[in-house]
Amino acid sequence: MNAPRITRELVLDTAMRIVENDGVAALSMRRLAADLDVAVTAIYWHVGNRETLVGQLVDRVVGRFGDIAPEGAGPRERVIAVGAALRRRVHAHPHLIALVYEHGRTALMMLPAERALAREVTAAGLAPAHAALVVRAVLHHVVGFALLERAVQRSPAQHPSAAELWGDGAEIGVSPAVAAELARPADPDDLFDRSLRALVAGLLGGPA
Amino acid sequence: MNAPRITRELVLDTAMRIVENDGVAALSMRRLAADLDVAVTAIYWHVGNRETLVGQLVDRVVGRFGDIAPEGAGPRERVIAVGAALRRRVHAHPHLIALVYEHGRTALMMLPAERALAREVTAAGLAPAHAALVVRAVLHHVVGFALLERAVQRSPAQHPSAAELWGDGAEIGVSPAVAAELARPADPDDLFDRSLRALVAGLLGGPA
DNA sequence: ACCTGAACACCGTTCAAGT
DNA sequence: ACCTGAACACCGTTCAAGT
Repeated sequence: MNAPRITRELVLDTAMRIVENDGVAALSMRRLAADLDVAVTAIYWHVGNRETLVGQLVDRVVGRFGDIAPEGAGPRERVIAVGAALRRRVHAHPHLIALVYEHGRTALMMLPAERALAREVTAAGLAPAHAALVVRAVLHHVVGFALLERAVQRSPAQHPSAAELWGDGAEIGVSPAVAAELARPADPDDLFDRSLRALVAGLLGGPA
Repeated sequence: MNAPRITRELVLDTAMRIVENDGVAALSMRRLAADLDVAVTAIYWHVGNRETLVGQLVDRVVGRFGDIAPEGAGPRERVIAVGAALRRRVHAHPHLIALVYEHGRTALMMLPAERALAREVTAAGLAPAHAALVVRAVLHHVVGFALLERAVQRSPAQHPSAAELWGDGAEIGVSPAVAAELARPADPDDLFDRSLRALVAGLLGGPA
Protein backbone atom coordinates (compact mmCIF):
# COMPACT_ATOMS: atom_id res chain seq x y z
CA MET A 1 0.00 0.00 0.00
CA ASN A 2 2.57 2.52 -1.17
CA ALA A 3 1.30 6.02 -1.85
CA PRO A 4 0.27 6.58 -5.48
CA ARG A 5 2.93 8.35 -7.54
CA ILE A 6 0.35 10.66 -9.11
CA THR A 7 -3.26 11.66 -8.51
CA ARG A 8 -6.06 12.89 -10.71
CA GLU A 9 -5.57 16.41 -9.33
CA LEU A 10 -1.85 16.36 -10.08
CA VAL A 11 -2.49 15.20 -13.63
CA LEU A 12 -5.01 17.99 -14.20
CA ASP A 13 -2.75 20.62 -12.63
CA THR A 14 0.13 19.58 -14.86
CA ALA A 15 -2.05 19.46 -17.96
CA MET A 16 -3.41 22.91 -17.20
CA ARG A 17 0.09 24.30 -16.85
CA ILE A 18 1.13 22.85 -20.21
CA VAL A 19 -1.90 24.36 -21.93
CA GLU A 20 -1.46 27.77 -20.35
CA ASN A 21 2.25 27.90 -21.11
CA ASP A 22 2.50 26.29 -24.53
CA GLY A 23 -1.03 26.09 -25.89
CA VAL A 24 -3.41 23.23 -26.57
CA ALA A 25 -1.30 21.63 -29.28
CA ALA A 26 1.50 21.03 -26.78
CA LEU A 27 -0.74 18.87 -24.58
CA SER A 28 0.18 15.35 -25.64
CA MET A 29 -0.10 12.29 -23.44
CA ARG A 30 3.63 11.70 -23.79
CA ARG A 31 4.58 15.23 -22.88
CA LEU A 32 2.24 15.04 -19.92
CA ALA A 33 3.77 11.74 -18.81
CA ALA A 34 7.26 13.21 -19.10
CA ASP A 35 6.32 16.23 -16.99
CA LEU A 36 4.77 13.91 -14.41
CA ASP A 37 7.73 11.53 -14.58
CA VAL A 38 5.59 8.41 -15.03
CA ALA A 39 4.91 6.03 -17.90
CA VAL A 40 2.43 7.31 -20.46
CA THR A 41 -0.07 4.64 -19.62
CA ALA A 42 -0.26 5.61 -15.96
CA ILE A 43 -2.27 8.67 -16.99
CA TYR A 44 -5.01 6.52 -18.47
CA TRP A 45 -5.66 4.92 -15.13
CA HIS A 46 -6.35 8.28 -13.47
CA VAL A 47 -8.17 10.38 -16.06
CA GLY A 48 -9.01 8.12 -18.99
CA ASN A 49 -8.08 9.06 -22.52
CA ARG A 50 -7.11 12.44 -23.90
CA GLU A 51 -10.66 13.45 -24.79
CA THR A 52 -11.99 12.93 -21.28
CA LEU A 53 -8.87 14.55 -19.82
CA VAL A 54 -9.51 17.71 -21.79
CA GLY A 55 -13.16 17.56 -20.80
CA GLN A 56 -12.21 17.51 -17.13
CA LEU A 57 -9.85 20.43 -17.74
CA VAL A 58 -12.63 22.46 -19.30
CA ASP A 59 -15.09 21.64 -16.55
CA ARG A 60 -12.55 22.68 -13.94
CA VAL A 61 -11.93 26.05 -15.55
CA VAL A 62 -15.56 26.96 -16.13
CA GLY A 63 -16.43 25.55 -12.71
CA ARG A 64 -14.12 28.10 -11.13
CA PHE A 65 -15.97 30.96 -12.75
CA GLY A 66 -17.95 32.54 -9.97
CA ASP A 67 -20.99 34.73 -10.13
CA ILE A 68 -20.91 38.06 -11.90
CA ALA A 69 -22.10 40.97 -9.75
CA PRO A 70 -22.49 43.98 -12.02
CA GLU A 71 -22.18 47.56 -10.81
CA GLY A 72 -23.85 50.59 -12.32
CA ALA A 73 -27.05 52.55 -12.09
CA GLY A 74 -30.00 51.47 -14.18
CA PRO A 75 -30.63 48.37 -16.30
CA ARG A 76 -28.65 49.55 -19.31
CA GLU A 77 -25.42 50.25 -17.47
CA ARG A 78 -25.72 47.07 -15.45
CA VAL A 79 -26.38 44.86 -18.49
CA ILE A 80 -23.38 46.45 -20.22
CA ALA A 81 -21.29 45.79 -17.10
CA VAL A 82 -22.16 42.09 -17.24
CA GLY A 83 -21.13 41.95 -20.89
CA ALA A 84 -17.82 43.66 -20.17
CA ALA A 85 -17.12 41.32 -17.24
CA LEU A 86 -17.80 38.28 -19.41
CA ARG A 87 -15.39 39.53 -22.07
CA ARG A 88 -12.69 40.10 -19.46
CA ARG A 89 -13.16 36.54 -18.27
CA VAL A 90 -12.75 35.11 -21.74
CA HIS A 91 -9.67 37.23 -22.31
CA ALA A 92 -8.13 36.03 -19.05
CA HIS A 93 -7.94 32.43 -20.36
CA PRO A 94 -7.00 32.70 -24.03
CA HIS A 95 -5.74 29.14 -24.45
CA LEU A 96 -8.51 27.51 -22.51
CA ILE A 97 -11.15 29.31 -24.50
CA ALA A 98 -10.01 27.38 -27.53
CA LEU A 99 -10.68 24.19 -25.58
CA VAL A 100 -14.08 25.41 -24.47
CA TYR A 101 -14.93 26.18 -28.08
CA GLU A 102 -13.61 22.87 -29.39
CA HIS A 103 -15.54 20.91 -26.80
CA GLY A 104 -18.78 22.79 -27.19
CA ARG A 105 -18.78 23.90 -23.56
CA THR A 106 -19.57 27.52 -24.38
CA ALA A 107 -23.06 27.24 -22.91
CA LEU A 108 -21.57 26.20 -19.58
CA MET A 109 -19.01 29.01 -19.69
CA MET A 110 -21.72 31.58 -20.31
CA LEU A 111 -23.91 30.39 -17.46
CA PRO A 112 -22.82 32.83 -14.72
CA ALA A 113 -23.27 35.75 -17.10
CA GLU A 114 -26.61 34.34 -18.20
CA ARG A 115 -27.82 34.23 -14.62
CA ALA A 116 -26.55 37.74 -13.93
CA LEU A 117 -28.34 39.06 -17.01
CA ALA A 118 -31.51 37.20 -16.06
CA ARG A 119 -31.44 38.92 -12.69
CA GLU A 120 -31.07 42.32 -14.31
CA VAL A 121 -33.93 41.89 -16.76
CA THR A 122 -36.08 40.54 -13.96
CA ALA A 123 -35.28 43.60 -11.85
CA ALA A 124 -36.04 45.83 -14.83
CA GLY A 125 -39.48 44.27 -15.09
CA LEU A 126 -39.26 43.27 -18.75
CA ALA A 127 -41.89 41.00 -20.27
CA PRO A 128 -40.58 37.39 -20.12
CA ALA A 129 -40.20 36.81 -23.87
CA HIS A 130 -38.46 40.13 -24.34
CA ALA A 131 -36.31 39.52 -21.26
CA ALA A 132 -35.07 36.22 -22.68
CA LEU A 133 -34.25 37.94 -25.97
CA VAL A 134 -32.17 40.57 -24.20
CA VAL A 135 -30.26 37.94 -22.21
CA ARG A 136 -29.51 35.80 -25.23
CA ALA A 137 -28.69 38.61 -27.63
CA VAL A 138 -26.17 40.14 -25.22
CA LEU A 139 -24.58 36.76 -24.47
CA HIS A 140 -24.22 35.89 -28.13
CA HIS A 141 -22.88 39.30 -29.01
CA VAL A 142 -20.24 39.31 -26.28
CA VAL A 143 -18.99 35.74 -26.64
CA GLY A 144 -19.11 35.87 -30.43
CA PHE A 145 -17.18 39.11 -30.35
CA ALA A 146 -14.54 37.57 -28.09
CA LEU A 147 -14.21 34.47 -30.26
CA LEU A 148 -13.78 36.57 -33.36
CA GLU A 149 -11.21 38.77 -31.66
CA ARG A 150 -9.05 35.74 -30.99
CA ALA A 151 -9.30 34.67 -34.63
CA VAL A 152 -8.37 38.10 -35.94
CA GLN A 153 -5.51 38.45 -33.45
CA ARG A 154 -3.61 35.48 -34.80
CA SER A 155 -4.36 36.50 -38.36
CA PRO A 156 -1.31 36.27 -40.61
CA ALA A 157 0.01 39.50 -42.12
CA GLN A 158 -2.65 40.78 -44.45
CA HIS A 159 -1.96 40.63 -48.18
CA PRO A 160 -2.90 42.92 -49.73
CA SER A 161 -2.62 45.49 -46.96
CA ALA A 162 -5.71 47.24 -45.68
CA ALA A 163 -4.67 50.47 -47.37
CA GLU A 164 -4.42 49.13 -50.92
CA LEU A 165 -7.47 46.97 -50.28
CA TRP A 166 -9.68 50.01 -49.98
CA GLY A 167 -7.87 52.43 -52.24
CA ASP A 168 -9.81 55.67 -52.21
CA GLY A 169 -13.07 53.72 -52.18
CA ALA A 170 -14.44 55.46 -55.26
CA GLU A 171 -14.39 52.51 -57.66
CA ILE A 172 -16.42 50.34 -55.31
CA GLY A 173 -19.00 52.94 -54.34
CA VAL A 174 -17.49 53.87 -50.99
CA SER A 175 -16.69 57.44 -50.00
CA PRO A 176 -12.96 58.21 -49.59
CA ALA A 177 -13.46 59.26 -45.98
CA VAL A 178 -15.22 56.00 -45.06
CA ALA A 179 -12.58 53.98 -46.94
CA ALA A 180 -9.84 55.79 -45.03
CA GLU A 181 -11.52 55.00 -41.71
CA LEU A 182 -11.86 51.32 -42.58
CA ALA A 183 -8.25 51.11 -43.78
CA ARG A 184 -7.06 52.00 -40.28
CA PRO A 185 -6.98 49.23 -37.69
CA ALA A 186 -9.84 49.38 -35.20
CA ASP A 187 -9.40 49.71 -31.45
CA PRO A 188 -11.02 46.50 -30.19
CA ASP A 189 -11.88 47.82 -26.73
CA ASP A 190 -13.57 50.86 -28.16
CA LEU A 191 -15.38 48.81 -30.77
CA PHE A 192 -16.60 46.38 -28.14
CA ASP A 193 -17.87 49.11 -25.88
CA ARG A 194 -19.69 51.06 -28.58
CA SER A 195 -21.25 48.06 -30.30
CA LEU A 196 -22.46 46.58 -27.00
CA ARG A 197 -23.96 49.95 -26.07
CA ALA A 198 -25.71 50.12 -29.42
CA LEU A 199 -27.08 46.62 -29.02
CA VAL A 200 -28.38 47.29 -25.53
CA ALA A 201 -29.88 50.60 -26.64
CA GLY A 202 -31.65 48.78 -29.47
CA LEU A 203 -32.89 46.10 -27.09
CA LEU A 204 -33.98 48.24 -24.18
CA GLY A 205 -35.03 51.34 -26.10
CA GLY A 206 -33.75 54.86 -25.80
CA PRO A 207 -30.91 56.69 -27.56
CA ALA A 208 -27.55 55.05 -28.24
CA MET B 1 7.86 13.80 -70.59
CA ASN B 2 4.92 11.75 -69.42
CA ALA B 3 1.88 13.66 -68.18
CA PRO B 4 1.95 14.29 -64.42
CA ARG B 5 -0.17 11.89 -62.43
CA ILE B 6 -1.63 14.65 -60.31
CA THR B 7 -1.83 18.45 -60.39
CA ARG B 8 -2.15 21.14 -57.76
CA GLU B 9 -5.79 21.59 -58.72
CA LEU B 10 -6.53 17.89 -58.37
CA VAL B 11 -4.89 17.81 -54.95
CA LEU B 12 -6.94 20.76 -53.75
CA ASP B 13 -10.18 19.36 -55.18
CA THR B 14 -9.60 16.05 -53.42
CA ALA B 15 -8.64 17.73 -50.15
CA MET B 16 -11.75 19.90 -50.31
CA ARG B 17 -13.94 16.84 -50.83
CA ILE B 18 -12.42 15.10 -47.81
CA VAL B 19 -12.99 18.14 -45.61
CA GLU B 20 -16.57 18.66 -46.75
CA ASN B 21 -17.48 15.00 -46.38
CA ASP B 22 -15.60 13.97 -43.25
CA GLY B 23 -14.43 17.15 -41.57
CA VAL B 24 -11.04 18.73 -41.02
CA ALA B 25 -9.70 15.99 -38.77
CA ALA B 26 -10.04 13.48 -41.61
CA LEU B 27 -7.68 15.47 -43.84
CA SER B 28 -4.36 13.68 -43.36
CA MET B 29 -1.59 13.59 -45.92
CA ARG B 30 -1.81 9.81 -46.03
CA ARG B 31 -5.58 9.77 -46.54
CA LEU B 32 -5.17 12.37 -49.24
CA ALA B 33 -2.45 10.32 -50.94
CA ALA B 34 -4.63 7.24 -50.82
CA ASP B 35 -7.56 9.07 -52.40
CA LEU B 36 -5.23 10.40 -55.11
CA ASP B 37 -3.59 6.99 -55.56
CA VAL B 38 -0.04 8.32 -55.29
CA ALA B 39 2.74 8.09 -52.72
CA VAL B 40 2.33 10.44 -49.76
CA THR B 41 5.40 12.41 -50.70
CA ALA B 42 4.12 13.27 -54.16
CA ILE B 43 1.73 15.73 -52.53
CA TYR B 44 4.59 17.72 -51.07
CA TRP B 45 5.95 18.44 -54.53
CA HIS B 46 2.68 20.06 -55.64
CA VAL B 47 1.35 21.94 -52.62
CA GLY B 48 4.05 21.89 -49.95
CA ASN B 49 3.30 20.73 -46.44
CA ARG B 50 -0.05 20.37 -44.72
CA GLU B 51 -0.12 23.89 -43.34
CA THR B 52 0.32 25.53 -46.75
CA LEU B 53 -2.12 23.04 -48.28
CA VAL B 54 -4.83 24.08 -45.86
CA GLY B 55 -3.94 27.71 -46.47
CA GLN B 56 -4.51 27.26 -50.20
CA LEU B 57 -7.80 25.53 -49.45
CA VAL B 58 -8.97 28.45 -47.35
CA ASP B 59 -7.90 31.01 -49.93
CA ARG B 60 -9.76 29.14 -52.62
CA VAL B 61 -13.01 29.05 -50.66
CA VAL B 62 -12.97 32.67 -49.60
CA GLY B 63 -11.78 33.67 -53.08
CA ARG B 64 -14.95 32.21 -54.53
CA PHE B 65 -17.13 34.37 -52.33
CA GLY B 66 -18.51 37.02 -54.67
CA ASP B 67 -19.95 40.40 -53.88
CA ILE B 68 -23.00 40.77 -51.69
CA ALA B 69 -25.78 42.81 -53.29
CA PRO B 70 -28.38 43.51 -50.64
CA GLU B 71 -32.03 44.14 -51.38
CA GLY B 72 -34.44 46.19 -49.33
CA ALA B 73 -35.66 49.73 -48.94
CA GLY B 74 -33.71 52.08 -46.71
CA PRO B 75 -30.36 51.75 -44.96
CA ARG B 76 -31.61 49.70 -42.04
CA GLU B 77 -33.22 46.98 -44.12
CA ARG B 78 -30.28 46.86 -46.49
CA VAL B 79 -27.68 46.62 -43.71
CA ILE B 80 -29.69 43.82 -42.13
CA ALA B 81 -29.86 42.08 -45.51
CA VAL B 82 -26.05 42.14 -45.78
CA GLY B 83 -25.75 40.61 -42.31
CA ALA B 84 -28.24 37.88 -43.13
CA ALA B 85 -26.43 37.10 -46.40
CA LEU B 86 -23.10 36.81 -44.60
CA ARG B 87 -24.57 34.40 -42.08
CA ARG B 88 -26.04 32.25 -44.86
CA ARG B 89 -22.59 32.10 -46.44
CA VAL B 90 -20.93 30.95 -43.25
CA HIS B 91 -23.63 28.33 -42.74
CA ALA B 92 -23.14 27.04 -46.27
CA HIS B 93 -19.58 25.91 -45.49
CA PRO B 94 -19.68 24.58 -41.93
CA HIS B 95 -16.46 22.55 -42.10
CA LEU B 96 -14.44 25.15 -43.93
CA ILE B 97 -15.38 27.84 -41.46
CA ALA B 98 -13.44 25.90 -38.85
CA LEU B 99 -10.40 26.14 -41.13
CA VAL B 100 -10.92 29.83 -41.73
CA TYR B 101 -11.10 30.33 -37.98
CA GLU B 102 -8.05 28.18 -37.26
CA HIS B 103 -6.00 29.98 -39.88
CA GLY B 104 -7.02 33.47 -38.90
CA ARG B 105 -8.52 34.17 -42.31
CA THR B 106 -11.75 35.60 -40.95
CA ALA B 107 -10.85 39.13 -42.06
CA LEU B 108 -10.53 37.90 -45.64
CA MET B 109 -13.81 36.02 -45.44
CA MET B 110 -15.63 39.09 -44.19
CA LEU B 111 -14.30 41.34 -46.92
CA PRO B 112 -17.20 41.17 -49.41
CA ALA B 113 -19.68 41.89 -46.63
CA GLU B 114 -17.44 44.68 -45.37
CA ARG B 115 -17.46 46.32 -48.79
CA ALA B 116 -21.21 45.92 -49.13
CA LEU B 117 -21.75 47.51 -45.74
CA ALA B 118 -19.33 50.33 -46.57
CA ARG B 119 -21.40 51.06 -49.67
CA GLU B 120 -24.60 51.20 -47.68
CA VAL B 121 -23.29 53.54 -45.00
CA THR B 122 -21.80 55.73 -47.72
CA ALA B 123 -25.14 55.86 -49.48
CA ALA B 124 -26.84 56.66 -46.18
CA GLY B 125 -24.52 59.63 -45.75
CA LEU B 126 -23.24 58.72 -42.30
CA ALA B 127 -20.28 60.59 -40.83
CA PRO B 128 -17.09 58.61 -41.58
CA ALA B 129 -16.19 57.61 -38.02
CA HIS B 130 -19.75 56.54 -37.30
CA ALA B 131 -19.96 54.78 -40.64
CA ALA B 132 -16.90 52.69 -39.81
CA LEU B 133 -18.38 51.81 -36.42
CA VAL B 134 -21.59 50.59 -38.04
CA VAL B 135 -19.68 48.45 -40.55
CA ARG B 136 -17.45 46.86 -37.94
CA ALA B 137 -20.11 46.35 -35.29
CA VAL B 138 -22.41 44.54 -37.73
CA LEU B 139 -19.56 42.39 -39.09
CA HIS B 140 -18.41 41.36 -35.63
CA HIS B 141 -21.92 40.68 -34.45
CA VAL B 142 -22.81 38.48 -37.43
CA VAL B 143 -19.60 36.48 -37.68
CA GLY B 144 -19.30 36.12 -33.93
CA PHE B 145 -22.88 34.92 -33.77
CA ALA B 146 -22.22 32.35 -36.49
CA LEU B 147 -19.05 31.09 -34.80
CA LEU B 148 -20.86 30.70 -31.52
CA GLU B 149 -23.76 28.91 -33.17
CA ARG B 150 -21.37 26.27 -34.45
CA ALA B 151 -19.90 25.80 -30.99
CA VAL B 152 -23.28 25.43 -29.34
CA GLN B 153 -24.53 23.06 -32.05
CA ARG B 154 -21.92 20.41 -31.31
CA SER B 155 -22.38 20.89 -27.59
CA PRO B 156 -22.62 17.60 -25.71
CA ALA B 157 -25.85 16.80 -23.93
CA GLN B 158 -26.26 19.31 -21.16
CA HIS B 159 -25.85 18.12 -17.59
CA PRO B 160 -27.70 19.31 -15.66
CA SER B 161 -30.54 19.95 -18.08
CA ALA B 162 -31.69 23.49 -18.81
CA ALA B 163 -34.86 22.91 -16.81
CA GLU B 164 -33.23 21.92 -13.53
CA LEU B 165 -30.53 24.54 -14.12
CA TRP B 166 -33.01 27.33 -13.79
CA GLY B 167 -35.51 25.78 -11.44
CA ASP B 168 -38.23 28.32 -10.81
CA GLY B 169 -35.61 31.08 -10.75
CA ALA B 170 -36.65 32.36 -7.36
CA GLU B 171 -33.56 31.38 -5.38
CA ILE B 172 -31.25 33.22 -7.77
CA GLY B 173 -33.29 36.39 -8.10
CA VAL B 174 -34.90 35.56 -11.45
CA SER B 175 -38.64 35.64 -12.03
CA PRO B 176 -40.24 32.24 -12.73
CA ALA B 177 -41.54 33.45 -16.10
CA VAL B 178 -38.09 34.57 -17.23
CA ALA B 179 -36.53 31.36 -15.93
CA ALA B 180 -39.11 29.34 -17.86
CA GLU B 181 -38.32 31.25 -21.06
CA LEU B 182 -34.59 30.68 -20.67
CA ALA B 183 -35.06 27.00 -19.89
CA ARG B 184 -36.56 26.49 -23.34
CA PRO B 185 -34.17 26.18 -26.28
CA ALA B 186 -33.95 29.31 -28.41
CA ASP B 187 -34.76 29.47 -32.11
CA PRO B 188 -31.42 30.53 -33.60
CA ASP B 189 -32.87 32.10 -36.75
CA ASP B 190 -35.29 34.17 -34.74
CA LEU B 191 -32.62 35.17 -32.25
CA PHE B 192 -30.28 36.18 -35.03
CA ASP B 193 -32.88 38.29 -36.78
CA ARG B 194 -34.07 40.08 -33.66
CA SER B 195 -30.64 40.75 -32.20
CA LEU B 196 -29.29 42.05 -35.51
CA ARG B 197 -32.31 44.34 -35.81
CA ALA B 198 -31.74 45.61 -32.30
CA LEU B 199 -28.08 46.28 -33.01
CA VAL B 200 -28.82 48.14 -36.23
CA ALA B 201 -31.56 50.13 -34.54
CA GLY B 202 -29.11 51.09 -31.81
CA LEU B 203 -26.49 52.05 -34.37
CA LEU B 204 -28.64 53.93 -36.85
CA GLY B 205 -31.20 55.31 -34.44
CA GLY B 206 -34.94 54.85 -34.43
CA PRO B 207 -37.15 52.24 -32.75
CA ALA B 208 -36.21 48.57 -32.65
C1' DA C 1 -4.84 -0.29 -6.49
C1' DC C 2 -1.49 1.52 -9.27
C1' DC C 3 2.15 1.42 -12.63
C1' DT C 4 5.32 -0.38 -16.45
C1' DG C 5 6.79 -1.92 -21.13
C1' DA C 6 5.77 -3.71 -25.42
C1' DA C 7 3.01 -3.38 -29.22
C1' DC C 8 -0.26 -1.46 -32.74
C1' DA C 9 -1.95 1.72 -35.85
C1' DC C 10 -1.62 5.96 -36.88
C1' DC C 11 0.63 10.95 -37.91
C1' DG C 12 3.87 14.89 -40.83
C1' DT C 13 8.16 15.48 -42.97
C1' DT C 14 12.86 14.86 -45.13
C1' DC C 15 15.79 12.96 -48.38
C1' DA C 16 18.14 10.15 -51.55
C1' DA C 17 17.07 7.71 -55.42
C1' DG C 18 14.65 6.65 -59.50
C1' DT C 19 12.50 7.82 -64.33
C1' DA D 1 9.88 17.64 -63.80
C1' DC D 2 7.68 14.46 -61.18
C1' DC D 3 7.27 10.46 -58.28
C1' DT D 4 8.68 6.51 -55.06
C1' DG D 5 10.33 4.16 -50.81
C1' DA D 6 12.76 4.20 -46.71
C1' DA D 7 13.48 6.44 -42.65
C1' DC D 8 12.78 9.56 -38.60
C1' DA D 9 10.40 11.47 -34.92
C1' DC D 10 6.31 11.91 -33.37
C1' DC D 11 1.13 10.69 -31.94
C1' DG D 12 -3.14 8.00 -28.88
C1' DT D 13 -4.50 3.68 -27.15
C1' DT D 14 -4.74 -1.29 -25.61
C1' DC D 15 -3.24 -4.98 -22.95
C1' DA D 16 -0.75 -8.27 -20.46
C1' DA D 17 2.28 -8.27 -16.85
C1' DG D 18 4.28 -6.73 -12.68
C1' DT D 19 4.12 -5.06 -7.56
